[in-house]
Amino acid sequence: MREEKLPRREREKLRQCEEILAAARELFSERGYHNVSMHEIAEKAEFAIGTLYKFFRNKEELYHAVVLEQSDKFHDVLVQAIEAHGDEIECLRNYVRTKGELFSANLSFIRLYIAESRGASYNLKASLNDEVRKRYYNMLEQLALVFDEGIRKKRFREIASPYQLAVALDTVLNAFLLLWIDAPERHPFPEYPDTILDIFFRGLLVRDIATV
Amino acid sequence: MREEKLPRREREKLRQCEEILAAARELFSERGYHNVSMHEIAEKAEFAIGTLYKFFRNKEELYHAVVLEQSDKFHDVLVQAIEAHGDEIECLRNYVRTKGELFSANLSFIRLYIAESRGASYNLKASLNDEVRKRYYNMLEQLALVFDEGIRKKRFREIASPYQLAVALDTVLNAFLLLWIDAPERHPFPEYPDTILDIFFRGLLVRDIATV
Amino acid sequence: MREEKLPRREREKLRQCEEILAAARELFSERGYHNVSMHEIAEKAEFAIGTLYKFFRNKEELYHAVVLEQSDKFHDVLVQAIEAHGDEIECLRNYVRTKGELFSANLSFIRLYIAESRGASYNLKASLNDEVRKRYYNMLEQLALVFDEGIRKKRFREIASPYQLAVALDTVLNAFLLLWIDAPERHPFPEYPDTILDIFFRGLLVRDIATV
Amino acid sequence: MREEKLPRREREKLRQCEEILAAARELFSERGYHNVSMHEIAEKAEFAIGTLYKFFRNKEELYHAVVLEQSDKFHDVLVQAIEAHGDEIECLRNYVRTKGELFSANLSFIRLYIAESRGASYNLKASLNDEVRKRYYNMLEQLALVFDEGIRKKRFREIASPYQLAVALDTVLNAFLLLWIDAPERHPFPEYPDTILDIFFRGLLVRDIATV
DNA sequence: GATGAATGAGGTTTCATTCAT
DNA sequence: AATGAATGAAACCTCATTCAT
Repeated sequence: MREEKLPRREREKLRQCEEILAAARELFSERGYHNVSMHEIAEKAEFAIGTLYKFFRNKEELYHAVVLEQSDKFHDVLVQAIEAHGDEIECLRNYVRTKGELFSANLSFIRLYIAESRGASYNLKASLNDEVRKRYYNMLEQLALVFDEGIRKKRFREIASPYQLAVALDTVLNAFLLLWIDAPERHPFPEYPDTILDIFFRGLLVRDIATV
Repeated sequence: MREEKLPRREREKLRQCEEILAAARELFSERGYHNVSMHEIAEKAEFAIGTLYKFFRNKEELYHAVVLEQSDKFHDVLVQAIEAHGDEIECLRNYVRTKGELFSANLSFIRLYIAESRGASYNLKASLNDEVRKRYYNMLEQLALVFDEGIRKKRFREIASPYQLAVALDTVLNAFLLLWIDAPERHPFPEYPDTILDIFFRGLLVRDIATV
Repeated sequence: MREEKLPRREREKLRQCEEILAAARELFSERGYHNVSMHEIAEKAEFAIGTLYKFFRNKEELYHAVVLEQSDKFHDVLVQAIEAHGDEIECLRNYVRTKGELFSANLSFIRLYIAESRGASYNLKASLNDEVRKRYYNMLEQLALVFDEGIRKKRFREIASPYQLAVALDTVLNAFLLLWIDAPERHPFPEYPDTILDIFFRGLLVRDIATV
Repeated sequence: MREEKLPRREREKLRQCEEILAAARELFSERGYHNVSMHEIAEKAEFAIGTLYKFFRNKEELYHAVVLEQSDKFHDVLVQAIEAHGDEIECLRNYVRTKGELFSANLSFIRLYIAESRGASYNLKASLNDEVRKRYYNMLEQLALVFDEGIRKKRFREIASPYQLAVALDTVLNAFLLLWIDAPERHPFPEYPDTILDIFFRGLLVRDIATV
């Protein structure tokens, strides 16, 4: 819709940029920043190396763009999922389900995503790294608002600060999703969302879990 | 004691190897695998580059040895902490406390540790990576045994499988420790262990938390 | 006048060519052949890169055209200055004054000019380089004619061959002008022309300098 | 003598460094800074590229070292020639002769030398360039001292400031030497020194040239 | 046994030039 | 005719690894 209004050249450029990002995303996801060369990315994207440098000043910026683009996408979807419902439990349930879907739809990227968003990477200089993690922290704060609201409404016990609860939920979810990626047969996915919620809700809820 | 029984030459070699590992550990911890050169490690360890290659076939093996050595140390301590007491809650409490101490005593290394043990790294080839993660999985299984025992004794509700509970506990602990490292003033450490236990125990315990 | 007789298209082309040359001249003068890219020239000239290649087969030819155009201009003016008067001393005086004016009106270009005309450059292949230097040599020969005439008229002593005298005069002039460019406050320009003439005439003139 | 006292390793290093400099000097002299690649220099010096970078941080530093080494050599010899004699005319005669010998013994380098010392080059960043030119200016000042002394002793007329006279003498000498390099048959060398001195002395000397 | 100088493959990046639009 | 996106050769430089001493 919106894209059709752009001049043809602009659309073409956008498409190319996305193809480069896609090729880079796949390779970086598979092998990490340092084990992928610009030459390989160019080859996979079916462009000349020089073309990559028309779009991205250098390798680090390309990597940054890959991670940021995907982080933005993730966080937009997740924040929307968190905000979607008025009911706090429903929000959390929604968050867990959405993140599960997101991950299963972006399988190859999530190792990179977790590494970069949690800071367990040495690939970007501090300033770019911060930019990536800001998204993540922002999302966590949205999640914390849900816990906050639930606590104020006395639906959740104040086991910990809302932010701590958000970190805890998200991190357990990540761990379970990683388990699943590494050994899908031993750690099947579909049952996890509820498992995670159970772990939290049993302790969180003021009323008995049965009422949920 | 044991070392004194070794011939002098052997002891000397062991000491050298440890110095190299120490230098490599510091540098890898600070800057990651790819941003450290063998030259720098040799310089820091005050050995010739060639000497490094006497002990380690190549850079990857040195890195592997660094990570494995530290993983072994961590897991030995943690497994001991888990096994130390008969009481399940005490075991978990002990585990949390011990891991906290371990991390605060090895601050610089833990980013690397988490990245490698959780698989969010692209530095080692699969076979070596597996070796590192085996330690971690083994430790998780020890932790799972505690949950298993607790469930069988009906002290814990069977919210999830013992292994899942172990992963959840460990991962939340890691997350909180990372928060603390990144912003110690905003996320002070000492209160966390109990926060984490609360999150779990409130939901886990069959009897009320007050009785713990 | 002459240009108006050309068809509009031709005049347009000529104007474009001159704009490209002007942009190239400025950039080459500032930074030298190898530190300027065709892209920059195109940008400064406000033309597409492709347009540059319509007028000049490649970068070297553009550079050559820049240097040749300016050399031609310089040498036309200088040769005219040399020829202008019948009196030999007046010719030389005129030459010195004109070259001084020429340089101060083309400040940025003269480093390039001196480098190329004296052969202290590695930017052009031999054949093109020769073309540039031919202008310079030709001008020197015009200058030599003045000395020759002066010697034949017994106004100048035959200290050296006319050509040598021409080279000497020109080269000292260049050196003084360069001094002036590098440090105008320490080596002010206006007094130089006469200084240079003094150096030469005191030795050259058969009669005493006082009579000049 | 002094070198034999150095440890063998040091001597070896020095020799290698000199071989690299020699190869670089030849190539840079022939083709200039930008038309020579590190690969070519390595090949000519019969070292691996990496070895070049053990001695010189980057290409610019290697070039700088080439130019500076040679400039130092030139200026040491020239300054010594200038200082050698008490008699001013003998000093100048000596300077001209020595520079002639220097140039004919370093034929290939002198285009580079003139370009760099006179500032008609765009190859070095300002700070390095200054270092090279400082040598040249220092030498000119030594030469100026001779003119100064001669003027004070009333042997030379005060045609111009001592520094200007130094610049003039040196620059004419350079020009004649360049003529000779480009066309040795048309501009044979040996007669030049005296020609140049004649040009100067006829004007400079208070007494008649015949007495010199 | 220890050393570290030497190696050179392979990385990132630039930029003169082409050619489809 | 003018454009400028695309190209890719070739430049500089790093660093894991070897091997003569």
